[in-house]
Parts: sequence; structure tokens; C-alpha cells
Amino acid sequence: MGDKLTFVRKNEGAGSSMKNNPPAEKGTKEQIMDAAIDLFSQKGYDAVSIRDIARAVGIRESSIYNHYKGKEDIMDTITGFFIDELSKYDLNAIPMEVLLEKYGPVGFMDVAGRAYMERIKNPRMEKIWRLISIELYRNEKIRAFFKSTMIELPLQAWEQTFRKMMDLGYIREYDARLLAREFFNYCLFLFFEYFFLNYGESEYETFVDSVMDNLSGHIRFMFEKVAIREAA
Amino acid sequence: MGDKLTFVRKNEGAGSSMKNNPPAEKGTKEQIMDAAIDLFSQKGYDAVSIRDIARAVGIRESSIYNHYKGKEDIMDTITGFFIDELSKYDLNAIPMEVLLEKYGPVGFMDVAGRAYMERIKNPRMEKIWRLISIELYRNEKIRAFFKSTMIELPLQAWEQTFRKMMDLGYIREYDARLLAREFFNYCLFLFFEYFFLNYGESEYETFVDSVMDNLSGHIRFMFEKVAIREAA
DNA sequence: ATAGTTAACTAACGAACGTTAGTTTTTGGT
DNA sequence: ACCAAAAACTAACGTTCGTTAGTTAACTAT
Repeated sequence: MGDKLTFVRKNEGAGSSMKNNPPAEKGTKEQIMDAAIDLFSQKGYDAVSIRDIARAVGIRESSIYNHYKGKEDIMDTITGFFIDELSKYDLNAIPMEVLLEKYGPVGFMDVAGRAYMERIKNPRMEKIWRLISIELYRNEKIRAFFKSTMIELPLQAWEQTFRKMMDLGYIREYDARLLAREFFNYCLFLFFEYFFLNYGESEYETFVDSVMDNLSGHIRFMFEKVAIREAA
Repeated sequence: MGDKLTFVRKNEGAGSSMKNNPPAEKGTKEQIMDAAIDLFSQKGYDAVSIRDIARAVGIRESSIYNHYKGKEDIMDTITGFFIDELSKYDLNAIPMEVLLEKYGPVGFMDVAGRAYMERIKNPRMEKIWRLISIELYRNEKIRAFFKSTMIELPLQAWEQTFRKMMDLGYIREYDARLLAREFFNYCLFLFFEYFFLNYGESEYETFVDSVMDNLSGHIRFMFEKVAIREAA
């Protein structure tokens, strides 16, 4: 058994030019996840095979099972990471009275909307957003998360925000829930437009950049109607 | 070769209870298409096999190739049917001056919006809408059609409509394109919500019923701001 | 009755899929 | 230097997939 096959190890095959990244080479498990995020977000879960992912990483498909229980486990890890990442942020970090005083209602919406979106300004997270959008119809877990955390919860938050704006006398008395929907449904469509309809075709780099102009116009339109007083 | 296998023909197997629909039994080709619409709209194109479709119709998978060139051909036929069906309608059947005179701008929006949606109030078309929504990210042909015919074209039509409302003095002078987006982006989100997020879970029977209440609130909100005079 | 067409059938192909078993190499602590 | 653990490898399994070839039954027009 002297002249068996010679093995060629990872990243040592022809064409590999990976060298000296000495401080912290990414572990294989994370490489697998990143490759999966890339591929899933481009083609969708079903259309990507374990072999595709392995090829992207530069290993054999069986090696993946040293790190993940299977294909579904990779997907679960990605969505788990995504949910954890989003849970980090504290929505009410700064009391809105201060911001309202400083920026007025329109300015506040701009700032708050931008801050909300800045949280996802991150190439990896944008890919997962795209993946999430694609898999919404197929994956019950994702859909439930999206509907509660990405729709219902923000709607309630915005409803309270508008409620407060009324209490503080910034805007006219109005149906707060309706205002929340007016504002947020528009945002949600921009989300679908960017991640589902136009993904990869936008001239802008990120969701935030692509959307903010459009959103500012929307905010202004909404508030011209209900505003009472602006900031100093 | 006397005791060869006995063939059991379509719909004659155990459990079949199809009988006397004498006038016009649906042809196999259409049955295949309907079954495909059902299955594709539930699980998506990739997740449905030719065998699944054949089983739903009650024939062997190979028989499908007597009617369609292959799986992709079934999908193309469905989307072709869908596009043809939508092309039938003439958007400007009734001159809007008449309707505006009769209903005023808010009433006009209600009527026009409802009429626009009534066109798709049809179980078969609703399933295809769902299918289209699912396949948007995957199918370039569908996406191009959707973006041009279902987004850009209506946006232009609404822009002209608002332009005309201004010319006729029904609403204040404003950015017509922005008004079109304000109105139609909301509609589009309702579309995604119904066909993509909540499909099959709605308490309402159809898209129109499910959406119209919500939409009326939106129209009223928009117009309280820009309206000048209402109908008599 | 017969011939031609349509549309069902059986059977199988090659490819790709997710996954597993068993083996070999690499790596890191002692 | 050695050994155990980690992680790569080869090879294969059993399915399912879309599709095709060839066969047989059922209509339809003559």
C-alpha cells in the first residue's frame, strides 16, 4: 500500500493562492456557513446542494458532516445566528422625548428609520435578509419569526411612538395604528423590493442607501398632513 | 403472451368515483395544468416533481410528456396563460372624468382599486398569483414581467391619474409620481402580505375581500391631505 | 371493419441528491 | 516522540429526479 492515492489538502489544490493570513484564519465551520449564506441567498435553499457548499469551501461533501448534522442544520444555524444578531439591539436606547425635542417629528422619523436600518447594514446580514425573504413561503419557522418580530412588533412600537407624538402635541389626534401601518407598510414594501425583487441589481451598495431617499419623501408626505409644530 | 399485465386506465383505479360529467369533461392537458398550479402554488416549483403532478391527475409520469415537453414547459404554459389572462383587460374602459364627477377622488380610488383587484378574483388566478410570488426570485421571465407590468406600468397609470386629478382641480398641486408611489407601494405590500406571507391563513376568501378594508383606510388617509373638493 | 392518431401504459436510464461508513492525515498537548 | 482527537479524505448506499423508448389500448374517420 505504498503508492496509494496522494491526498491534496484543503486550499492546496491548483489555483489556490491563500497565504499568510496569520492572525485568525476563519475556521472551517464558519467558512461552511459563509459559503452556505452566499449560495442560499443567490439560489435558494432547495437549489443548493451539500456538494455545492463543499466545493465553495474547497472540501469534500462528507467533511461537512464533521461540523453540521446535515443540510437543515446549516440552515438552522444561519437563521439562529440571524435571530440572535437581531436580538442584540435595544430599540429604546435613547428616550424619544429627547430626540423629538431635538429633531421634531419628521427629523425623528428620519433618524429613527435610519437607525433601525443601520442595524442591518452588514454584507453578511444583507445576504441572510435575502435568504430569509426567499425562504419565507417555505419555512414556517422563518415565517413565524418574520411576522412577529419583523412586522407585528415594529408595528406596535411605531403605534406607541405615534401615540406619544400625539400626547406630546407634535401631531394631530389620529388613529395611531393606522399611522403605524401607513409608515411601516411602505417600509416593508421597500424591503421586499430590495431583497426580493431587485436583489443584486441595485445601483446602491446597501439597503439603507438604496432606500433612504425614497423613505424620506414618504415621511415628509405623511407628516405634512398631521404635523402641528416642527422643531426649532 | 396471454396473461400479460392488465392495464388500469385513468380514473378507473380503486377509489375513483368520477362519473357522469357528460357535457365537457376537462381534458387531460388542462387537468395536468390545474394539478401543477395547485401543487406549485403550495410548495413551489422545485419541490414538486413530475411524479407528484401525475399522481394528482391519476396518470403515470410518462403520460405527461404526451401533452407537455417537460416540467419547464408546464410552468411556461401556466405563466403564459397568466399573462394572456391579464392582458385581456382594458384599463381605461371608462373615462375617469365621468367616475370622478360621480364619486369624487376618494370614491374614485375606492372604485378603481376594487375594480383593479376584482380582475384577479378567481381561484385559479389566485393560485397562480401565489405561484408567481414564490417564483419571483428564481424566474427571470416572471420577475421581468412582474416588475414592468405589475409595478412600473400601474405606477405610471396612477401617476397620470393623479396628474389629471390635479388638472381637474380635485386635489392640490403635488408631486404626482410621489402620490402614485404612496398609493401603490401600499397596495403592493398588501399583495405580498396576502400571497406570500399569509397565503391560506387568511380568514377572508379572496384577496379583494381581505384587502379592501385596509386599503380604504389608506385611501382616506392619503386624500384627507390633498383633497380640495369632494363629490356632491 | 380497418387504419391512423392519440394517449395511456411499463420499464428503464443516467444524473444528482443527502447521508453514512470507514480510512487517512493533520494537529495539539504531553 | 507519541498519542488521542479533530477533520479531512474515498467510496458507496438508497432515493428521487426529469426524461425517454417502446408498447398497448382507446377513440375517430373512412
